[in-house]
Amino acid sequence: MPEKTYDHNQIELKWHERWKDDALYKAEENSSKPKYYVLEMLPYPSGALHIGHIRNYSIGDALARYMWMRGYNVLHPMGWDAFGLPAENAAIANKTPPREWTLANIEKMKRTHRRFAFSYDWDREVTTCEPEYYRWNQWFFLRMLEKGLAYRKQALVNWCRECATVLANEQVVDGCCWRHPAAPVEQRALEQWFLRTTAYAEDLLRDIAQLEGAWPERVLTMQRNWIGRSEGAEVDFEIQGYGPVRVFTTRIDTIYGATCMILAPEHPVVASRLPADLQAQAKQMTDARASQSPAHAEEAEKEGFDTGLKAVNPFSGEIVPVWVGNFVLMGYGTGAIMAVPAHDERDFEFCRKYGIAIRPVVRPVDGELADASTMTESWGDYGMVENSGPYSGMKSEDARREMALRAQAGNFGKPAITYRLKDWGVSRQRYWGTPIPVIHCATDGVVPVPDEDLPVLLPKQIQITGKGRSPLDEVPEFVNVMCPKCGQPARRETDTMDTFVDSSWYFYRYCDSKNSTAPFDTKKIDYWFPIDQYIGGVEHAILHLIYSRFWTKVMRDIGLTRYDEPVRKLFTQGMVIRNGTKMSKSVGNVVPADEVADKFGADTARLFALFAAPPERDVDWIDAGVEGIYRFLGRVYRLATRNTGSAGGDGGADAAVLRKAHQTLKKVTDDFDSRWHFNTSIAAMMELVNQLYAEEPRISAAAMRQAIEILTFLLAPFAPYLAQELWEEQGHSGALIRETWPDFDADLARETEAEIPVQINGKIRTRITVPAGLDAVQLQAAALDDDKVTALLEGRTVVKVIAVPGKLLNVVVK
RNA sequence: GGCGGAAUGGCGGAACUGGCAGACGCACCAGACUCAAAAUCUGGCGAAGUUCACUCUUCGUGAGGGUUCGACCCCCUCUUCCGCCACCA
Repeated sequence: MPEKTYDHNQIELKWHERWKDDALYKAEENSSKPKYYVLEMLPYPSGALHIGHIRNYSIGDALARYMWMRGYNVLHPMGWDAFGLPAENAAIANKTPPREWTLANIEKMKRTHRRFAFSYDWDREVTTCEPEYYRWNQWFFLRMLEKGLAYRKQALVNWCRECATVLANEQVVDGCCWRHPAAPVEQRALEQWFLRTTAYAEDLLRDIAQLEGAWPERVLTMQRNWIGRSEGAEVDFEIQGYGPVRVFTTRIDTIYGATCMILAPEHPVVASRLPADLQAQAKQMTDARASQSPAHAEEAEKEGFDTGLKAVNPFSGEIVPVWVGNFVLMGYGTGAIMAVPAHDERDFEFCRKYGIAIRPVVRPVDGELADASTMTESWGDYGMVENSGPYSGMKSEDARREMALRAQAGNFGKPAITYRLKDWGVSRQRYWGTPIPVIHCATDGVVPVPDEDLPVLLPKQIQITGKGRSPLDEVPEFVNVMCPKCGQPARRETDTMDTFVDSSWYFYRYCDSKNSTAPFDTKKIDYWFPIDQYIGGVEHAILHLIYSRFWTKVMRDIGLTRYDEPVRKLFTQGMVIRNGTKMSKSVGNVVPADEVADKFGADTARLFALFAAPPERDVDWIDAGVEGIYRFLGRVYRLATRNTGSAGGDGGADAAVLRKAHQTLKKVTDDFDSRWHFNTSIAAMMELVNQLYAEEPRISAAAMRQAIEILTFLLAPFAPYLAQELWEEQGHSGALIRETWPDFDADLARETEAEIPVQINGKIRTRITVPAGLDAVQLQAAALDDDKVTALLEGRTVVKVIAVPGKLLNVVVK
């Protein structure tokens, strides 16, 4: 009888068809099983499904299947990028209305996904472009508006002339548009909607403690730095003829050393008090900074000019000049600083360049105050405060506290905390995304759309104008509305929301996707949340993963959830690299998932994605390597299909083979339960198969059947189609995934003898074979009894013997 | 500049807690099967030296030092690469 060959297409399509209308492990409501919510965010916002996506799926998918077979009630929906961002990209590329494209895309996804992971059947209706989802995005927005967490203000935004749209900060790469590397991003002042993430800065920072140990330390560090808390004080300097101008400083203890005040070029004082030529100079600085590559910001020469204005130091009463400096940022603190050149590196550089006085006021605890005339650099450490009126002789730490309290008492300042984190600009002038649900009325101002009028949907027919305004502006039936308050003609807001809004709470909606009266039912959330395991690329560390934490806290505060944090454990997987660059649609180096799946099958694609490297590490995609996995699956298939009958070998190798099988089962189980180093799990399976091939004539039919059954289980999380096929070949009819993951048999897995290397002075000289399980004394005795060892020790004095049971033996001789 | 990660054969990687370096796979070489090729199966495969041969010896985990009976693993110094942040007062 000719041997069967592994035909991945036939097998995968067969089970694809059979599983079509059977959600194999759709999560069960009200299950008594322990629950497990595993979710993936896809690695790159880069368009259609590619091999990087497969890698992401493969991890979550294998884990979900494993947990399911371990008896958990598993919820494992699909990551958000697959629906959200590809629509954006395709809409840009194809210039077609996003909604239609997205729906078509979803149809396509459903087909492809079926091949990759049948678990994605869960709630396919949940998509971020669905009208119901818009409704609840808008509902959240209105709640935030009520609580003052959403607001509108004029702000400078990144603008790409080529795209004719505003860009998020993260879409600006080296000062240029991420899609147009040659097009410098411009700054434009536009009315923008913001969400007040800064209101939760303290919360976001504090609750990082809850994530400690369960999230990668790297991600937590990035979030801490991104939030960037600094403790200090605000102080008013009275500008003569203008009024008080507030500065933020972390070193109020050095205030007696402040020899000038420096304003950001965008500071309001500049526009309201300076002559036209100086305003022009300030404008130039702003422009220069806008066009300069952020990568070189620090190397930029410090520039500035004297405004001619004078300010009063509230502590010393000293009158100091007011300057404008290009290194002072309007977006941080108050946009104005007191310059203390003696104790701040940047101030030192600036003041020395422009000949502004330098005055040290802090000395090392056991040292002298520096001499201003000989200083070559600033001294930024804490020490003893000198020449500072009543504060002289205090430690810096004490002076900081005392002076901040003094400022508060005198009503010219206060202790203050500043965050680097900025409010989240959510406005987009785009033709997709959730419309922001407000109406602009000439008499009533900004009027929220009443809840009962939600959702506000995008118009179906949109002309892409490229004119630098939202295309929605050009659609009269969308824009022209009646004011809900006064009934007079009004204009609808045409900004749409950042798609990161969608991704901020989609995982809640997955738990209750058809709810039409609320974003979700809190009781259903209670069962599933927090997410047990979230898997995704590290590039989301300070974007999506901050936004979604923020959103969860807002929902908690409006009573929708009881959780501080949405995700219990986070795993960040490595990127897929090809030809030295990370795979991305914009670079055009993607390996399309469909191609790999067509040629080798989805099982092979997934297995290889996991085999190439441990999941947390970046992996270089080499096409040739896939064939090795394909060969392996073919070997498994042939071995299993030719060993289904009762004919078998003589059984001489049964014990060894069953031992190997159970050791492999233990190894794979351990990998799932701890490290997720699936590359070694798969290698172990290969070893088992290699041994089965080598010993085939000496394995009885029963032992072979047992070994192959174990192998089938081991493959189930990684290669579900093949595993199911083998399950059927073995005479079973049901779904393998519904079987229980087997326990390994410790007795069968135990080695009977061990080969122990014998070292002399740390160098391996020989090996001895001993019964397994000898303790140190027995091992030593066995070694010294060995002929070869005795020969090697001939004529030498044994100083010491180190015996490590089961590992090795080292004889130290003279 | 700050923080974090990494460096092992021709390649991806393994060695889990200080105990046999190179598992497993790719590539390559040889053999079997075949008219032939593909597929498949079997064997070899870090470097240098050595033996007719079974072998054996030395070197070897980015560089240099240290700790230890023993170091890819721990400590110190350095090099290179990658990621994120970066004039944050």
